[in-house]
Amino acid sequence: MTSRTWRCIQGDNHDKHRLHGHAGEIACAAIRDRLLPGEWPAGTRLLEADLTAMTGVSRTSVRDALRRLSNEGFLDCVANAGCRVKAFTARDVEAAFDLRVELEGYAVRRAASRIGTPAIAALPALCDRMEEIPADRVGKPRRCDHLTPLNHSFQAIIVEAAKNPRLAPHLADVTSAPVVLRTCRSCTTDKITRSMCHPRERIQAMQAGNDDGAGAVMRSQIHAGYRAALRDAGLFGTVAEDWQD
Amino acid sequence: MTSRTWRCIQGDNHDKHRLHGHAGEIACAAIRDRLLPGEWPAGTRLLEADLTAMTGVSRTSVRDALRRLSNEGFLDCVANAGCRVKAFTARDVEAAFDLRVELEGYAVRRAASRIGTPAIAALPALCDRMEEIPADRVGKPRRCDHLTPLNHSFQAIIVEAAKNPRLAPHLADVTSAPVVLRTCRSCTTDKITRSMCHPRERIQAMQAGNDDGAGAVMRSQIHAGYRAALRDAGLFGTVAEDWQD
DNA sequence: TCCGGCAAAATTGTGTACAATACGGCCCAT
DNA sequence: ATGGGCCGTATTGTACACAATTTTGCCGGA
Repeated sequence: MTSRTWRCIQGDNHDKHRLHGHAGEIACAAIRDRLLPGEWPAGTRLLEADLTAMTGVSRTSVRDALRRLSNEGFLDCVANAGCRVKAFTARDVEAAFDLRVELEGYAVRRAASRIGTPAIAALPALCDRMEEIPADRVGKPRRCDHLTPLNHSFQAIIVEAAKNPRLAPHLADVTSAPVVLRTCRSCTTDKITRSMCHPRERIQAMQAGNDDGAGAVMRSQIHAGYRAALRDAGLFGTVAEDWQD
Repeated sequence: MTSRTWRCIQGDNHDKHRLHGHAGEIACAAIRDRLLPGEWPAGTRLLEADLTAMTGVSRTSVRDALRRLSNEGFLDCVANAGCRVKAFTARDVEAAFDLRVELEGYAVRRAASRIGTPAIAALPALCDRMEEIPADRVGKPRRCDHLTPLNHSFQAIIVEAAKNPRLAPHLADVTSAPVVLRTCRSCTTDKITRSMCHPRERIQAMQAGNDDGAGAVMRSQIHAGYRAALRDAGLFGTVAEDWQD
């Protein structure tokens, strides 16, 4: 998992919109690239000195990076006690998916009555390109690499159409790599992405202009994708509905 | 607006669960105490040197504080260009309220079928204490000071009962001071809090055990509170429903 | 053996000096 | 007069040294 891939999944990089410059970014990316594939088990304490040696930048920048990664949800940091790799329980992942259902449902519901003609026209083209991607083959990662950005564009159009400027950060948090990737490491994001797709139905629901209908479609899709992802990851014998208590 | 008040609104302080120690906190609190009452107009650039002089701590800690305040939503920071006081548009506030409706509705809906007997027993007591608070008087802030923590406890019980560990941060973001306080500065939080309250109905809805019912009650309450808050703040001639396009 | 305190080591927090970058004014050429 | 490039200043970014804190290991006494 490279830094490039991360940015592809996480969305457009707003690198320049954050405090601090180059070195902090480098350290951040370097540490993240080790975090994502799970090179450090959950709970591992990260020493600033080690990270300094590893990244080559000064401890100041390393600390900067640690704080960012903490905000991104990768780390648990406590004052005077350093940072540890965050441990995600099955419950955390489920909670994130559950919130995602709410937020994406909300997004589609709002988008359905607000999306403009040019935006809705762009969606079928994206579907075409998604469906053009060849079926399963031995080199699986290639398919994920192709599908993910398209699906991301699809999502971005819907979120944009929802016309709620605060929505995107919340969605990013709940679809973030710490939750999704670290849990489903083995299965890559391929299956999740694929099962989340089914974009034609969403378009139809939005074109119908029925808010609740569009939301319902989205909800059922996300739930289905959620169940598939958990099943593929081998996390649970049973699935989504069973965690409700 | 003191730092104490902020913490009371923002919830229990998780000071110790963040990176860095004392000085950063001091600077953070000092700057926040000037941000909240609006001493710096939106768009004002904050020079690290000035803040160092103001707070008495070193620039390192000031930078630490700036990053936190940026994460809390008070500032817009760009690399090599410093931090500016974030400007909130009416649309931002509306968007936050709209998301809040979703999230609190979700919270109550989930809490309705999961809340335990001890938790639900604590709610009427909180209502009693809220209603015991004397009616309007000249010293308005006193009433707000008394009501806010109670209402916060009420909310906390519901969020806790929702049993979604990722919910709280999202709610905190969307009810955060930058959005709510800075906009409704003149009216204090009193009116918002009061109009958000009506806790008895929520309890009844939850006791009935009907998920959708409880959610509906919450939604209508929040919408009512939203409209009242905007009206009181004098932000709009018209209200909530009108921003839907 | 076990517990508490003490001291040394390891680690994080803070302050300061220096480097890199961005901003603004000035001069000069056209 | 105006536009572009240059240089000085202001401001942020980085590194490092020192201080404070926590952790660890040890020792002595009960």
